[in-house]
Amino acid sequence: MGCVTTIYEVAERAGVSPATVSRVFNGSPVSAEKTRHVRKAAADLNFVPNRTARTLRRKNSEMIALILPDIENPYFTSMARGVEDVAQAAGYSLVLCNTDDDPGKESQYLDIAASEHMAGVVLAPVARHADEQLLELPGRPLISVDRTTGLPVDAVMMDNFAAGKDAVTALYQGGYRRIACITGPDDVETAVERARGWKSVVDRRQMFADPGAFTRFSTFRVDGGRTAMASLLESPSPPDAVVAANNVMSIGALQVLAEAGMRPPHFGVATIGDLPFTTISPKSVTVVHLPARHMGVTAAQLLIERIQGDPQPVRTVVLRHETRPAAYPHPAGA
Amino acid sequence: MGCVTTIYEVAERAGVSPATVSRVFNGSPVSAEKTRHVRKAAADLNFVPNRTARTLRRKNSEMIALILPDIENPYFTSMARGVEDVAQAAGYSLVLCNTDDDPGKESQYLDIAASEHMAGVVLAPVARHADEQLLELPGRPLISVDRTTGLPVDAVMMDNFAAGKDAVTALYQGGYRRIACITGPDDVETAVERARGWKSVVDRRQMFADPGAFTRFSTFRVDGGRTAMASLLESPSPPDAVVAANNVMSIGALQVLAEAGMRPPHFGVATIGDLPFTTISPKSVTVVHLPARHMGVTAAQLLIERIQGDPQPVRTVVLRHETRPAAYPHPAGA
DNA sequence: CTTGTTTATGAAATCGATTTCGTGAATACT
DNA sequence: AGTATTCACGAAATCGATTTCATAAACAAG
Repeated sequence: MGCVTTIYEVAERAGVSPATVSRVFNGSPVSAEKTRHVRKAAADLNFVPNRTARTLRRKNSEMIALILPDIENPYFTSMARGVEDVAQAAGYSLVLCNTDDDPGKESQYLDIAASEHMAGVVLAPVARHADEQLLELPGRPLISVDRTTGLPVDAVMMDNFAAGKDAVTALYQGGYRRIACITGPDDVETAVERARGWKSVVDRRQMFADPGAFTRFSTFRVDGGRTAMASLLESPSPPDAVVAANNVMSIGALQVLAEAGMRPPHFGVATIGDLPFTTISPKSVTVVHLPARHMGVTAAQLLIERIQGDPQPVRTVVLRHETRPAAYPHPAGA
Repeated sequence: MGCVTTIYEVAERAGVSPATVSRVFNGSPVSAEKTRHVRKAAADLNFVPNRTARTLRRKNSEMIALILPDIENPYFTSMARGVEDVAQAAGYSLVLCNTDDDPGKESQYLDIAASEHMAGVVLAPVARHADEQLLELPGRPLISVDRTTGLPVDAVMMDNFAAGKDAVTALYQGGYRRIACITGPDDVETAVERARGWKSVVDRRQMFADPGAFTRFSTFRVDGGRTAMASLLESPSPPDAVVAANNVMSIGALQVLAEAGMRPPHFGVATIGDLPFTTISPKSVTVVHLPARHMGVTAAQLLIERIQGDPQPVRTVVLRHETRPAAYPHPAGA
C-alpha cells in the first residue's frame, strides 16, 4: 500500500501542487491551512515518501553502512550496537554488511554504499585491500574502526601492541614464566600487532631462546584457537601459559586446555578481548577488556560529524583497553 | 569518482545513445562492435551504474532486508549467516537491521524496506505487533522466521513446544526429578511455547503440585537467565535441574550455578539452543540443538523463490531440532 | 501612493537509469 | 521480386521527490 501513493496523488487530493506537498514534508514555509490539507490528504492516503526518489534527487540517503569482517564475532556485534545506537539517535538507519574478511565482498559493499548514496560508511577493513583506490570511491565520509587502512581517513583504533604487552605482563606477574602466544592471520594488523606486543615483553624478559617457536598464527576463530593451542601443547617443552590474541581464539584455547585436563589457573590464560558468554570463573583468566562498543559509538559520532560537514583534518582516535589480571596467581610449580 | 560518471557520459564517449549503454549492461541485444565501444568507455570512465536511479525506475532493488530482534545473540547471527550465504549466491546483498524487540523500530525498518524498494524481507517478528497492517505494507515478499506473525505469510519455524518437551524429558531420563523451567518474556511466542512443552511433561509426570512455582519468565538475555536461576535457587524447596529456554539464558543460569558451587551434572541443565562459545565439557549439559543457520538458509531460499514470482500458496516450513542428552546421568542422591 | 522586498506557491527542470515506441535496415518467406 | 518479419538502436517518456525559477500577492519603506 504505502509504496504506491505518490506525492502527486496527495497533491491532487489536497488541492495543491506536488511542490507544496514536498515542502510540507520538508519544513519549508507553507501556509497553515494548506499544511493542514496536505497532512490530512497524506494521512488519508497512507502516504509514505519514496526514499529512492528522494535519494536520487538529493544524492544522499539517510542510511549508514557498517561493514564488518565477521558478524558472528561478539566483538563486532558489540561494536555494531554502539554504532547503531548513535546512528539511530541521529536519525540514520544502519545497514550491516558482512565481508567475511573477503576483499571482494568488501569492495562490493563499498560500491553499493556509494551507488546507493549512503550517507557514510564505518568500515573495519579486511586484511589486504584488493584495491587501495576503493577507499576513494565512496566520495562520502568513511571512518575505519579496529584496523587501519593506511590511507588518510578518520580512524578509531585501540593500541594493539600495548594490549599484547599488557596481557603477557599480567601473566608474568601472576607467576608464569613460559608464556606462549596464539594470534590471528599474519596479514591481519590486529593479530600482528598484538603478537608484536607479546614478543617485546618476551624478548625483554628473555623468556625463550626462540620466541617464534612459541607463537602460532591461525584464524581469528574458535577453531583457530583450538588448532593453535593443541599445537602448542604438543611442542617438546610446552608453555605454562598463553596469550590468546582475540576473544574467540581464547575460547578455542580454553576448550583444548579443558579437554587436556588443564584449567586456568593451572595453566595461565590471558585473553585480548572479553570472553563472550562465558561460564568460567570470572577471575581465573586475565582479560584485556577492549572497548568494542565504545569504538562503535565513537566511530559513529565521528562519522555523523563528517556527514554534517565537519571540516577538521583527518583524526585517529585511540581508545584505551583495560587489563583485568586473573585473581589467582600461578600455583607453585606447575 | 565512481559515483559521478553517468550513463550519458559513457554514451557520449562511446558514440552511442544512453539507451544502448543501458542495454549493454542489461544484456539486451547490441551489436558486438558497439558493445565493445561501450565497455571500453565505461571502463575508461570508471563507470558504476547508479543503483538509486535503477531502483527508482525498476521499482525493485537487489537488496534484501533481514530484520532481527537481537544481533548480539549468536542464535540470530548464525541465522543471519545462513540468509546471507543464500542471498549472496543469488546476487542479492543483505542488509541487517536490529529491532531490539521494539515494535517501533520494527515498523520503521519495514517502512524503510518498502520505501527503499528492497526486493524482499526476512523478519523475525517482535513480540507484539504495533500494527498488524504493517505486514501488508511492504507489498513485496516477506518471510517470517523463528516466530509466527499470525498473518498469512510464509514462515520458517521450529517446533518450540516439542523442544520444551524434549529438553525436560532428557533430563528426566538422566535421573532428575524436580526440573524447573526458565524462559523468556511471556509475550514472546518462542518463550511461551517452550515453557508449555516443559509444562506438558511436568504435568504428565506429576512432578510438581504447582508447576507455576517452578517457572520463571524473564528476559531472553544472560541477565534474565541469572535472575531466573537465582530466584529458583532461593525457593523453599529448590529444583535439582532446569530447562533454560534459550541459549543465552542458559549461560546466565550456568553462571549462577557455578557461583553457587553447583555444576552440572550435579545440578541438571538442559538448554534449548546451543551454548555459544562454550568452554564447559560438551557432554555435561543436555543441548537441544536448533537449526538456526538452516532456518536462515531456508527462509532465504523461500524468499528468493517468491521474489522470482513463485506463485505457491503460503507455506510454513518447520525444521526439526535435535536433542543431545548429557552423557553423565544424575549422580545418585543430589 | 509608488517602489522595493518578502513570501507563498505552482510550473517545470532535475536526479540517472530503464523502457517504450518508432524507424530504417537487414533478413526471411512466398 | 515483393511483402513480412525481425532486429539494432536512438528519441523521448518514465519512475517520484526535490528544487529552481517565475509570479502574484502581501507587506514595508520612502
